[in-house]
Amino acid sequence: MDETLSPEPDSDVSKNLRPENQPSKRRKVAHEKTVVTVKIGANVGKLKNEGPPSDLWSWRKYGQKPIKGSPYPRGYYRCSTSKGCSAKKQVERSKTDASVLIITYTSSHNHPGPPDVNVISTTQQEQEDDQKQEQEQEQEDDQEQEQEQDQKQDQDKKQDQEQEHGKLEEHFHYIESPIRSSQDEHIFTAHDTSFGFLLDEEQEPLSLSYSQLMSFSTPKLSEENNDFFDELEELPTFSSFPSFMGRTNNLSFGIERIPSVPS
DNA sequence: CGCCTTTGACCCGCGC
DNA sequence: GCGCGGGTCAAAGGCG
Repeated sequence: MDETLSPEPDSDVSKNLRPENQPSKRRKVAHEKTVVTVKIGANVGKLKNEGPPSDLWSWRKYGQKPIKGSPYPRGYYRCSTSKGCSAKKQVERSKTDASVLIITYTSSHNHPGPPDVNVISTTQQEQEDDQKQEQEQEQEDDQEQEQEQDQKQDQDKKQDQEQEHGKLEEHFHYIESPIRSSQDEHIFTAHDTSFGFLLDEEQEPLSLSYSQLMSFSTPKLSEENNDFFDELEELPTFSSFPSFMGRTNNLSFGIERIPSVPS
């Protein structure tokens, strides 16, 4: 699996469109795919705008298409933080649960880390090292995660989960809405099997700090989020969301990272 | 001025 | 071979 970015035969590629550069990296992308399920404020009633957990990276929307079987369209975003970055993500709403956002990350960033990630800056080194010998320190990661949590008032709960998923937490953080008291609302369904696998493939230390990202949403993101929902679905109610986007204080959604290998 | 969003068209892979 | 669905590009417009 390596970086099979251009597995295409190239014949059809050079036929017409696609002037020169890698034309077809579109279909059959055999990269690692990370699916993040974001549960949006179920507790806040039915607010529909919680921000899609965009990392601190800047994402540029390059397309949107209606998906068969889903009343909501799917948005295609590309990382604009770095020019050569091939990181992409798809954001769509769950057809069954309008409160669930499904974000699929494809490829990884070619650049260091998001600009705002002050947290990462410190841990980044460790993380980098980590990926080399990951599987070794899971507890450390755990701790870091907690720190990142702006609203770690729920630590108790989180810890519990962490312990359960321990290893998984290594690279994937499941954030559960602290406010949400519905045990049934748990969103994360981790599959360690895939994780282990994915972990090995995953070379982006940043992915590690997903929770941080969530906590540190950039101003831009907020807009994106807002807009995103607005257009993604024309849900009636859309009053005004607190200010979770601006601050991230009210993060009230859970995210589930499900790395899936194309295999 | 630069960046991002929006929208339509185009292309590709897959299934029938 | 055709059609469907999905993914990407490019141009135009808008906003900060």
